[in-house]
Amino acid sequence: MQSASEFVEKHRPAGGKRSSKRDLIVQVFLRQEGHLSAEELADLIRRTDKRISRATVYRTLQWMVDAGIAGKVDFGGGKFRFERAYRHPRHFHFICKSCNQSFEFLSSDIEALIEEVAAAREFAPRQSMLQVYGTCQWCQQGVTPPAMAPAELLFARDALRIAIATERSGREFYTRAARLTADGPGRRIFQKLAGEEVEHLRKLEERYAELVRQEPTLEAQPTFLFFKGAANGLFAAATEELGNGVDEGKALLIGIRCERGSHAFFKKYGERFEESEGKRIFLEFADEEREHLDMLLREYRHLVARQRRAAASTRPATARRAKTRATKRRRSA
Amino acid sequence: MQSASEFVEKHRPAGGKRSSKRDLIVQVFLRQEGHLSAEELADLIRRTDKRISRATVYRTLQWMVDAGIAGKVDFGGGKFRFERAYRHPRHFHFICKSCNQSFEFLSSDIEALIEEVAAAREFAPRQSMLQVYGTCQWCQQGVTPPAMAPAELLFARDALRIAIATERSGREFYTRAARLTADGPGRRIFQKLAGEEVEHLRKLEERYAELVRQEPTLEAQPTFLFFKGAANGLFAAATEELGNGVDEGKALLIGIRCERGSHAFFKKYGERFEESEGKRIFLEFADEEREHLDMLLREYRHLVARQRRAAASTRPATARRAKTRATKRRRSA
DNA sequence: ATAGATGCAAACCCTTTGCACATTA
DNA sequence: TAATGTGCAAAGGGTTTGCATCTAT
Repeated sequence: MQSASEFVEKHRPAGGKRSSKRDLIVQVFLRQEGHLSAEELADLIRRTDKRISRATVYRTLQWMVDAGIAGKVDFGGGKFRFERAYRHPRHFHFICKSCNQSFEFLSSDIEALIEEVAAAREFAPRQSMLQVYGTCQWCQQGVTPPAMAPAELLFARDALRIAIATERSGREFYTRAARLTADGPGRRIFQKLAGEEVEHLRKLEERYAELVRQEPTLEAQPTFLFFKGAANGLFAAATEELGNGVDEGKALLIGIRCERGSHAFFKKYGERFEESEGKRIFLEFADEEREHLDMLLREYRHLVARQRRAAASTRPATARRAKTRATKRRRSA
Repeated sequence: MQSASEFVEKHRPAGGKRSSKRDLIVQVFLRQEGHLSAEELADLIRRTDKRISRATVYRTLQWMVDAGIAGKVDFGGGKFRFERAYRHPRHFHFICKSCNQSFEFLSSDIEALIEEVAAAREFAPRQSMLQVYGTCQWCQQGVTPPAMAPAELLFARDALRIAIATERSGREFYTRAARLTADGPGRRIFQKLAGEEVEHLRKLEERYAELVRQEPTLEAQPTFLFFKGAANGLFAAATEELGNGVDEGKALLIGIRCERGSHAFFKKYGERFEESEGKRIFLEFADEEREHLDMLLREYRHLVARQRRAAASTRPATARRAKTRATKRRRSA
């Protein structure tokens, strides 16, 4: 986990000079969670140092945007607000025309669609802005909006929730597969994987609890990360597919399909997100799914080899001898 | 098809006075296809009447936006441009940072996702703005972008393309169903529907050709309306499902499912679009699918009734008599 | 007659810039 | 010392507004 100053150092462009005033502005800016207008930031700065001019604040903001430390958000009406990029996943905005507050969300589904459309139109996208104007739930009810947790935490929370849901349905799948298949190496793999899922689940839930401990209001806050295509549906469908009885090979193949899909899913989106706890959760989870996938693949290859041997031993003698010779040749190659 | 002035009259707010200057500004504005800045519009106006002040242009633009005659698009950097709402479906923008041109598209999938997310966050959306910044294909290739056809025509073109694709796969389905089912009332319905699809298809293709005649560059222009969930996939899958032989009842049920899905699809999105040729295409198509659906449902009910009678005629005499009495009672009610 | 529309110019708002001065490498 | 950053005030640009004057109902 990198600190704010490490983050700034990583982004500081080469060839510039340091200045205490710019440092102060950057530092104050990065302490803020939400969206700041230039004016608001200037006010904050003046509390510490009254001699910093508006122009410097604007220039520093521009500098931060160029360096990738800050994002400039167009709030319409020619008004801009700035938000830190540090520990702040990219996102879209709901903007309430009644209270003028903005609420952040991210939909990977929408992002994916934007990329598809851009590809179809041969447009090279660099940045997308989605603003939904309307009325927030609090203005609809006539109450004042509560304080929002930082988007970074909400993002991590939602990444964990997705991972946990996937893990849960994976556990169901393997438990069921172990129950339904005949005793043998396949069943032992399912039992092992079911056990691993239980263990991973424990770890993820602990991590989730830790996050909530850090920010107790987190659980009640609205969803930040929307993800219809989240991979947990895969295992749920697969569990159905097991039915009331299934042979080892079929169950292995179903598991392979799920783990492959799940791995691809978490890898793809994990890589897309910018550096954050949420990204890490996705990528670590992708790795786990990869390991499961490898285990299943290995087991499936063993199974096929066993079946081939079994088939060979029941064939007529001549065929069996030919087969054995062919196998030997292949092995020596 | 309503004219520009009918459109204005429909939107003109009550209680205002007419003025020749405002009328002129509105008229000139509605003649334009693309996005105009206030300044550009003022220039256009001054060619006709040099005595119209900038303020009036701004005030009239504001008036048009309030009345729903014009849309105000935030092009970033505090710059606004205006686009007519008349014959201009809502849309999102690609904005090329190199040539500063904008390119319009619409993705109903993205719109649907936005609605879903808004509902989940209990946000009442009124308007969404999606801008994708980057580089257009022409700037990437170092050539100047060609002239774009009006979005309205592109929208109609794409709506027709979707309808035609659906019609085509519907035709495949019914042709196949007619071939695979035994001779009888069911087969005759399939033949009839296949014939109707052929006829509708001809009409749609003629309408498409007419559109292209009106604007010959239309065919080569990029996609405007993106629609992953377009209903044509339904019939394609259904045709597969027919396999190499299927009984009448099953085929009817599959057809019912498809027509129901297709009807719901075109109805849902057609209702969502604003007044336009594209909207009309969707809604008319929805109606056709509805009629097909009704035909299939009717036929299915007859089939069930026939089967019930057939089953009854093989039952023991007492049961048959009871059944017949029940049927008579129902009929006399 | 009177509410509403217009022209003009000034005001507005947020942002950028020119220039002299101050800091940093 | 040469390059870069800062303060001040002024300019910028797109937009809105106050007010006297018109004009349609």
